[in-house]
Amino acid sequence: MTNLFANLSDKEIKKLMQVLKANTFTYRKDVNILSNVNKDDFIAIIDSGNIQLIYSDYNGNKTIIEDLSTGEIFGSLTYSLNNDELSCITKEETQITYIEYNQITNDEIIKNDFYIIFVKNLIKLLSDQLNRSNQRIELLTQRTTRDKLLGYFRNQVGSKSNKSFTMPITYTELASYLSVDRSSMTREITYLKEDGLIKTNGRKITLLY
Amino acid sequence: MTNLFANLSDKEIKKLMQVLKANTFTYRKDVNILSNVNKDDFIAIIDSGNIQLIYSDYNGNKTIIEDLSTGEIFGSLTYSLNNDELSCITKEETQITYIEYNQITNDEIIKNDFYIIFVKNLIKLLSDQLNRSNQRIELLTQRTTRDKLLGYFRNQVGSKSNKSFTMPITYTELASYLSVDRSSMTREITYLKEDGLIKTNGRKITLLY
DNA sequence: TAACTATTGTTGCATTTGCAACATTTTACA
DNA sequence: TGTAAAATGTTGCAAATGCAACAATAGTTA
Repeated sequence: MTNLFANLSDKEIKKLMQVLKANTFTYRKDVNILSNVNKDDFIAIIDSGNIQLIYSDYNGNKTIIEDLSTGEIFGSLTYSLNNDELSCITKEETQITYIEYNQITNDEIIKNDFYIIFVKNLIKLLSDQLNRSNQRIELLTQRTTRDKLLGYFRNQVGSKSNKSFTMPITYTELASYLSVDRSSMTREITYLKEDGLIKTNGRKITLLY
Repeated sequence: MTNLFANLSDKEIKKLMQVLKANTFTYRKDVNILSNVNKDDFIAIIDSGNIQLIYSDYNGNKTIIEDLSTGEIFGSLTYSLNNDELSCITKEETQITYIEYNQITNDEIIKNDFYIIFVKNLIKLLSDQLNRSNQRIELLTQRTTRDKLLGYFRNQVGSKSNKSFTMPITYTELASYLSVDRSSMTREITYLKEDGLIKTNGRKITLLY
């Protein structure tokens, strides 16, 4: 896992947090944290716990945009939050550290020689998020539910030789991630099995081709 | 437009390019440039011209992932290029500068006081790309062609009071961007007009609600 | 452990959409 | 400027999908 504080000592992290004027808050489960946050440019780092960014469209349909856990970041750097349709819900007790965007290049911080490590970590995190978003776009642009599913399965299997993996999310969440109707998706999975393309055992899936 | 070299003088840019060991190439129109590039971690900056990142899926369907022009960046930082299904086509004569990812934090560069500006520009560019990708995901997760179109139209109108805008791309490209069949999209636009939700004049569109 | 909640599975049906196959108009460029 | 290429518009039809309304499990928590 990439982490904003990777390759930094505890001492350096402490110094960094101080210079960045970072604030840390702890939230209970099932809290909408964005309602409490001013929506200026900020970076939020998940110190521990798990949150979901949820988009509610004009029709009230909800889509999970991102499921984020320890070490990952969100905020205006990653998502335009200036729209009321976005909420951010804690899925368990979660600790979050906020940094104002402008602070990441303040006069004091750049005097520290470990600053370069911090910058590199931040760039890597943004890059990882971007790669994830783009990978999801690849799936969402598939024309059929079948192709979305197979694309997702192939991504999960990657270059593994056994062509087998266990889904890290529920089928319900997968339907949301691929933006298809859950029952239609289940139907399509049945067809995939009938056609001998996959084999499933609960959330364990094996590609047969 | 954000630019990797914004707020830097020509002299500083020159120095930066040198320290970053940047390489510049010029390509003719309609060239697949990724075929020439080693696929290690790099950042490509479009100095001038216009390129499209095109994804070809298992079935041979092509999707325009990104349409990039002067000042914008691409590369492994923004997109996993280690897959053969992605091509990068110049849409006109295009000049591109390549920087190896590891060079952006090399020992020499960090001695320059303008380095911080460069870093901030890079972070801003990545952030902008990420916001664009996430905005597209919002549209792609809409269930119907109608909702995708209205979402796109609303994004374009933004907070403008006259609720009117001229499409920056063709209808054909819009269909690709929203990942819907072009003819079905045209049909839906007709319905939108019949229902009195929009008015069109060529690529000029006005929201009527 | 009982009770509740979330997840998964199934199916009929109406609607939306992709696809194919055109005609027409606009744009690019030799 | 003439011609080829690209973009736009239209329509019938088959297929895919969303939606609704369930039943059956699995998982969670008081």
